[in-house]
Amino acid sequence: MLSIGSLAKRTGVKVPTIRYYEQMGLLKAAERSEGNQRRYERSDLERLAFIRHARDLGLDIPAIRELIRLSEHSQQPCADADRIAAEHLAAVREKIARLRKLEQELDRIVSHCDGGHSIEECYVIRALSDHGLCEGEH
Amino acid sequence: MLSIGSLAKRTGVKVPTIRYYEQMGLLKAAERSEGNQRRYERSDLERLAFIRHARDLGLDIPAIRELIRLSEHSQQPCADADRIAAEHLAAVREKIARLRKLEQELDRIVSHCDGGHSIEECYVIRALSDHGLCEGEH
DNA sequence: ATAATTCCTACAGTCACTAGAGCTTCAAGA
DNA sequence: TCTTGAAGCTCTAGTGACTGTAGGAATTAT
Repeated sequence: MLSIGSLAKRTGVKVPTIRYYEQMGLLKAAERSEGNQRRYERSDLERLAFIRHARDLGLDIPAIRELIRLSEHSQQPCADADRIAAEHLAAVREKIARLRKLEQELDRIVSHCDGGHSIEECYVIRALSDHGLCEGEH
Repeated sequence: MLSIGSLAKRTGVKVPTIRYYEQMGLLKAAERSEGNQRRYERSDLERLAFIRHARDLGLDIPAIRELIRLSEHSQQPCADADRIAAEHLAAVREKIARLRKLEQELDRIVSHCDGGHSIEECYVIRALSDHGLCEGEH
């Protein structure tokens, strides 16, 4: 049986975050010691590792909740789990695409300006003031 | 003189967002009509366009506040404005790099699984349960 | 004149935590 | 056994950049 602190150390998830996951229904309410402190077992450690891994991949809490639900029905088809992951992948790709446009635009603005002149002539400021100086839309 | 609604329409910034920018000190407190409604002039429209453009490029509010401050000292050198933009560009690039790693990992997980089998065998679920199945670190 | 629209302030909610206050329990050394 | 310090508990508020709502006042259109 692990205390919340040891569970935190072993998984790299901070103590308040573990309590938060319990509150959000990702971890089932832990058993308690006589003095009302949480006590965890191996299965909790595995589930927390699952959650952390999913969060590291950027999945949000409702998605993780759903994945946990699915993982408990081992005989069901896995199409739903697939769909969640695929949708998230698509969202990540969209974010990348948007950021790449930003990167281009910022790069263009920054490299027009070498910091050696006055604000009045500064391309950074001028580009922000005047959308017409932009190349793409954003 | 524009009402807050017309200013919103012309700039594409929502009415509550305009009030929020005023609260955050990006827009100076607007003049008021007899009945206490905000009235804007051309210069406010330009500043709001500046703010919106900067937000579209992903700059946060403190950065925008600083840029506005700088833009009001037209004789100062523009090194600070440059630095803000360059730092932001670097942050954007970092975000892209992180997302690309995620994309790779998610792609690998998703393409291992065609949705045609049971949860028990599902690569999505298994990959989340077992970090050992990952290629890179994240 | 009246009805429809827009405006006002102030406050709650979003997401995934994080930090703090004020108190209790636990583990280890003397 | 006692003490002390670390770790635990609950509850609340704060983060960033808005968005939404409630309840009421002002403005605009018919």
